[in-house]
Amino acid sequence: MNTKQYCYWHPHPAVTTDIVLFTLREEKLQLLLIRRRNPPFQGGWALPGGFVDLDEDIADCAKRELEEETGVKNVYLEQLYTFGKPQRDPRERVISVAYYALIPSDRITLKPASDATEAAWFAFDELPELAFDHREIAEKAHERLAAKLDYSTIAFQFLPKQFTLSELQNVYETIRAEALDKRNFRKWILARNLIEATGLERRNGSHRPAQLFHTKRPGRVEIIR
Amino acid sequence: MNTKQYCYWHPHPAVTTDIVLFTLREEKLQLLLIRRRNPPFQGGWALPGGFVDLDEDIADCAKRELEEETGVKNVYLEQLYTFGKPQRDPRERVISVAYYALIPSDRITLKPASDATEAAWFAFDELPELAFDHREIAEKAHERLAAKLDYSTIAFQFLPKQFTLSELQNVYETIRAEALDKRNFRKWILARNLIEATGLERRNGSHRPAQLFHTKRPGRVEIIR
DNA sequence: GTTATAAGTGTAAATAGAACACTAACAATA
DNA sequence: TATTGTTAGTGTTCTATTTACACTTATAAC
Repeated sequence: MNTKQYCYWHPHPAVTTDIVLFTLREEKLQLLLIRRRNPPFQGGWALPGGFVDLDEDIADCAKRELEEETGVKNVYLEQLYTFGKPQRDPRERVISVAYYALIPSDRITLKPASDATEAAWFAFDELPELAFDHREIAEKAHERLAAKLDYSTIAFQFLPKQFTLSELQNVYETIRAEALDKRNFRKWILARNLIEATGLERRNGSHRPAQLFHTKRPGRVEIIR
Repeated sequence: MNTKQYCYWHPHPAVTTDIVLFTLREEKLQLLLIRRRNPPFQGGWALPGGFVDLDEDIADCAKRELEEETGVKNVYLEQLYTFGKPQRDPRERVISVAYYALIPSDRITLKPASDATEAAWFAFDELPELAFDHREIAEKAHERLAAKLDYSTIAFQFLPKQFTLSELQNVYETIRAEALDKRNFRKWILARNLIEATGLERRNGSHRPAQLFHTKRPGRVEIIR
């Protein structure tokens, strides 16, 4: 097939999704980048993503690209913003619907993707140079994430089904980059009535074991306040 | 020009913007609809909007379409969400980047647009049937708007440069569809340090005249709290 | 001057948020 | 088995914010 196949009366931009996949590793907020195998920015780091198929919902495209390029599936995914400056891609006009996704720290095993793309985690505050306007996208995702911590139950998306209060507090502290008072944090989160003790505890070292909690409505991200 | 001019190696969706233009009229939250002159949904009501030009920023497209179809310009405009279900337009795959816009009640004179499109204001809670998924878009815009009242200075975008505290309170009450206590509202807004009295007052009927206020940073929408 | 109408004003009680330091339980090891 | 190091766990006081609540003031119309 050697001719340009898809023709329209009016010019059409290309539409892609780009995904900012966050996790918490090594006490840091990290995000996943893939190494570009083709120009432009060949060899550089970029957000995972790709072109939207004609019969494919945009969110499905984001899920598919994420799985194809990183092996990651079943994560919390939310539309972030649509980036469409005319020159953001040097090849042609490309409008990108950006999503952000969160994955619990116990599921970050990257099965190298089917097409053997190189993928790696980077600390959010030590990102390398990124292709296209991907830094802007990553920053906007971080902003949204930090804001949503306050008024939604999004923090649980970073944790396994069962977690300790210290781990939960750590999610808030890491993303907001500030220390919180332990007693006040516990009072606050327990008053929200979102989590309950499982009765189990975790022995983790040479110190007092921690109670394990779980969310009352697992999997849901809800607006609180 | 009779042949399909724009050809690509891969299929491209069409990209449009749709704009939810809100105002307050007659004590109600209203939005602007235009009557469609072409199929599909010919003769039906729809949000203003149209196709993104290849060299045009998406927000610029929203501004242009709004002005072309309604004569309205220089309004507060914010990207809302991107809608792209594969079947949302029966003609071809169309991905729409939705915006919402706010216009003060003293500027809602609709100069009938250049292309003589019929446009009209409708109360948000008495909308007619809308074309495509435009009802979903309108509802999402209303949600965002109501949420932003709480934590931003967006309410001022509905008011003229000078306004009374009762008018400002009315913005909050109308959009949130609930009554607020007058004393508490005034305490709250004045404590935010966003507005100041101009020293002028408005005589408006057979009752005590109201002080006129203005915002300290006109034109800006800021996050407060 | 009486009336109708919207503007304007304060206080007390309840709730939420911030500051702050010690005890409890365990594992390792001396 | 006593000691040490480490993280988990817990209350109270003070301050700020939010809520509930009713009367007086200034004007225009009559």
